[in-house]
Amino acid sequence: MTTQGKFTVSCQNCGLNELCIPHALSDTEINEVDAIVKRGKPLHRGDYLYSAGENFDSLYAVRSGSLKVFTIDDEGEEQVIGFYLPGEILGMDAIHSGEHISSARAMETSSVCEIPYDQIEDLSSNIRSLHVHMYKLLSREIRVDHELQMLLAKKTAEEKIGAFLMNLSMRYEQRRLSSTRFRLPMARSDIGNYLGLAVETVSRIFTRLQTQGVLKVEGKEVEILDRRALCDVAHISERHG
Amino acid sequence: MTTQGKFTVSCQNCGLNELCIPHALSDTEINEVDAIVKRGKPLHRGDYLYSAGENFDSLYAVRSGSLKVFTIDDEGEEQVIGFYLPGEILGMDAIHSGEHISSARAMETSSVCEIPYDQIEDLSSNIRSLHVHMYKLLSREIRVDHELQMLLAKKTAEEKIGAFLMNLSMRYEQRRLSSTRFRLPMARSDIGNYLGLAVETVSRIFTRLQTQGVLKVEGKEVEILDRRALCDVAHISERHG
DNA sequence: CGATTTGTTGATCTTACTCAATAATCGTGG
DNA sequence: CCACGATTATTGAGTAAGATCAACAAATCG
Repeated sequence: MTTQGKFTVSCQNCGLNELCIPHALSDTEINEVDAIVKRGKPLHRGDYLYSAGENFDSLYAVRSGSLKVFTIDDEGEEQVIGFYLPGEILGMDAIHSGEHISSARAMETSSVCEIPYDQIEDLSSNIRSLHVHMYKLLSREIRVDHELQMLLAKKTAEEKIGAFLMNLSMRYEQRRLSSTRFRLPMARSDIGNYLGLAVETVSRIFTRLQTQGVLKVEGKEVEILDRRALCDVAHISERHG
Repeated sequence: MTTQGKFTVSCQNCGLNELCIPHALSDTEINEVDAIVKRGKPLHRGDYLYSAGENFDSLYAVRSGSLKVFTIDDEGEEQVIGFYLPGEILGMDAIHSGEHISSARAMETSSVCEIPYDQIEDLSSNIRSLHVHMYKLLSREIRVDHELQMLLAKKTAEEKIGAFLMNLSMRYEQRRLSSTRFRLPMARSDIGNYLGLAVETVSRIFTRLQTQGVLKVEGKEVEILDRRALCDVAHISERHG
């Protein structure tokens, strides 16, 4: 196991960057964190990373690909809770009960790093900056969820889709990927489910935004042609990331 | 400053119970936590506990009354994010940035305990069980938010209101208050805002559920007459807490 | 390459929103 | 304590947005 240099290389787009780098751990501390991470768990489209009801052992950082997190409601219907992109961390909702309440599936070929939770607890007892950072990580998830709540409480379907696309755009931008051209890893039905809209409505709004020259949509490929207009549709201000 | 006995008395219905008791801290440790808590910050209806943009210094545990947390969106519209009842903890979304992104206002005469965050950080460096417990507390907020997302993605207004009422009912039950008769501390407009419904719709659904004999509604007083039926309306299974 | 899943488009119907009027409740000061 | 205005809640009528149903097109996969 090695130093910060190799660490950043080995997990460049991975949530571990967030877990470690921003808090300026010492090389020794980086190594300690590095040592507990299991690299490169590969997943194929449709594979479960974990399922509701299973014991919670680890957090996962997405390295590549993307996953959806969902629960099954009392009618047996899937309810999508969120989509996770490279660099984002899954599983934090399970810490409280020690049991997964949601399931996570890969939406495409993906790879994740596994971070055993008991070892995070141990390590963060000793490294103060790590447990302070863990608080921030958890807090950010809460914040992200609150932003999503605002999105879901939005009135029209157009607003929801607009805000959803802007949200994805900003997340890709943070990951140093194009914020104007990207691939939607999820099915239309997942988007609809997530936003509380019928699939047909999602499809129609995409078509409409394309007709208006706001977007270019080709299957799962999306290009934001007029960012300003998309913000207007979403009723959000241009600078929001 | 005293021992667990006094502690539980001084803050019986307060979030500090959650902060301390469940993890079986030693008396000495309880005292340490006890010492950093500022008791009884009183609030009148409409008072702000904190506002978006302010520096984040403390978490707050509701002792009595109730508060709403909300943001102002880019059109200047209030967007309600959540309602906080006695025993619940506010402010966790601000840890990440060190700045409040939402505002909190008392919906009625309320009192809260203030828990300075830097002292939590200090203390949880030394008391392992405290930082483990903080993870759980933050994780639970994430989980609660995910449950809310599911509620908001529900299709019909009736489902949303039904699930909302069941959610309140269960929260009151956890606080050893009646789960079938309680007072809605928030205005109809807040409920509508929170659930993404027009005020009129909220009102109509209440009336309809009353006509169907599911509820008895008298202004802000609500009685759940048929819990089973309300679960059906909400499309949730009877045991869900 | 055919079968199956996923996405688009159209027509119709339902739900919840909007606008408007009225009723009840709350808070304040006489 | 009651009267006042102001806010909050209810109810009704008309409308618009999105759901549903249904057919078809495109993409994906073995």
